[in-house]
Amino acid sequence: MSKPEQDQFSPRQSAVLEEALSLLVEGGEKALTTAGVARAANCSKESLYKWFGDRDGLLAAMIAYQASKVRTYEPTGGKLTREELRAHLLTFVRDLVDVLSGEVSLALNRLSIGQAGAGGGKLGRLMLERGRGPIGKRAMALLDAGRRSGLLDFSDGGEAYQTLYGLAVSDLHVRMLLGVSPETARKEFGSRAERAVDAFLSLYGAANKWEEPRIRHA
Amino acid sequence: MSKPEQDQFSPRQSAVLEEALSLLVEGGEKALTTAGVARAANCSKESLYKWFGDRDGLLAAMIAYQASKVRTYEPTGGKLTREELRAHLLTFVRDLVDVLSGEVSLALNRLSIGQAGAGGGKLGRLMLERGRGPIGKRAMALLDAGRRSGLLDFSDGGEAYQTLYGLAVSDLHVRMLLGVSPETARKEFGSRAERAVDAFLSLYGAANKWEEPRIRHA
DNA sequence: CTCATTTAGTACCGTACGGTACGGTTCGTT
DNA sequence: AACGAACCGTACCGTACGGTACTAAATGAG
Repeated sequence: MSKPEQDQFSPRQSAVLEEALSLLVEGGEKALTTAGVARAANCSKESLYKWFGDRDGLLAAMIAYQASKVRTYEPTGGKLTREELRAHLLTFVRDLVDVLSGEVSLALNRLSIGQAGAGGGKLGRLMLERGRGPIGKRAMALLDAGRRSGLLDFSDGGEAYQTLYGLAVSDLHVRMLLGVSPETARKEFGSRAERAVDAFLSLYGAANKWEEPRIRHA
Repeated sequence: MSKPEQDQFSPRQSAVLEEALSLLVEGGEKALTTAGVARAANCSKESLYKWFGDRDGLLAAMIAYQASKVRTYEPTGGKLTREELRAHLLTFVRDLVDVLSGEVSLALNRLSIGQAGAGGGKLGRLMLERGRGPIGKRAMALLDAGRRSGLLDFSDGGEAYQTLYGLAVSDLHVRMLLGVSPETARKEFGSRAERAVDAFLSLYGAANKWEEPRIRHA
């Protein structure tokens, strides 16, 4: 395609965006002033406006820049064994949790959500397209591979994905967005990744391939 | 206790808070100016500051006021039949979804999340205590009743509740917070309430009481 | 009727931020 | 060496908001 995707931002601009992300993480939106970004990044406000148009352009650029850093590597091509599928699901859940509990992700989500109520919610849409989109696609591909390998049984991949997501994340994302410390949340997460995958397989595993029909309760 | 809980706000103050909530819903946080609230509610800024201290106090009062409106009725006392438990779970899930997709709830969550990054996250804590707390307690009581009636099998009620919540809500709450229209989301929700309850019962139903060990996939 | 309290309405102040303009400097090109 | 582009630093402007002070009207008590 004609989108190089790498030189969307020059190195200088990337450094500025990185600095802006730092400011956002540690101070929230109200700390993200144009003057503050310029000072922190050792650049001039004039350059900011030349590069990003206005403040909203800067915010959008921050989201696009952060999204460009996550690589959406395709995990599976051929057939899967039972153990491979389970391992891949576990990896996906853990990666998902790592991303969601990341401070940059939380800060950007807070930013987008905070201004979603007002004008249009442009940032929210960006966040959904650039953030959730790729992650969902990756998961759907994995689930589809599981089905093609005869290990999973579902008709609507989106529905299955939502179930997996819900089992893995539950309300912890919103609670973190509301201020629950990521450490506390991560502790809860850790013990839940395996249970989520087990529960998902219990719900969507092809009947004859998974001999344990329900998860164990200690 | 010495907290009447009803006269926490005078009728006049309640009317003002109602007006403030309207402003917040339709314009987001940036539309919620002290002058705007005073104008919309036909009161003076001075009264606002006298009643609520400062702007943050007003925001906190809005959350407390909205929380005071949800009644946390105790649904069950005695033993439950299988059908009753399922019906109660379905009702809980539908109520939960209605609350989460309500415009006032979304606006208040956006407000709390938007300022959670910055100073302290006082509003976020309020939101967690006053909003999630009662709902979770109600669900836990229901789940416990189900267990006492021999219909559910779990050791950690919180864990079971999180599973139910995740199955019911998945990522739709965050997506609505990011700007997905509540109508679109509610359409997804409707078809998911029953699947969520079925999946939950499939996971946590006492083995000998629920003859269908796994949900059906059309 | 009179006085006291409360509150609406308004005017005002200080500040902080978004956005712009300008002088000075660095760096690459010819 | 001379020129020009890009850019940094800063100063500046307009505005909008949070918060306060003051006046006038309304309401209620004695």
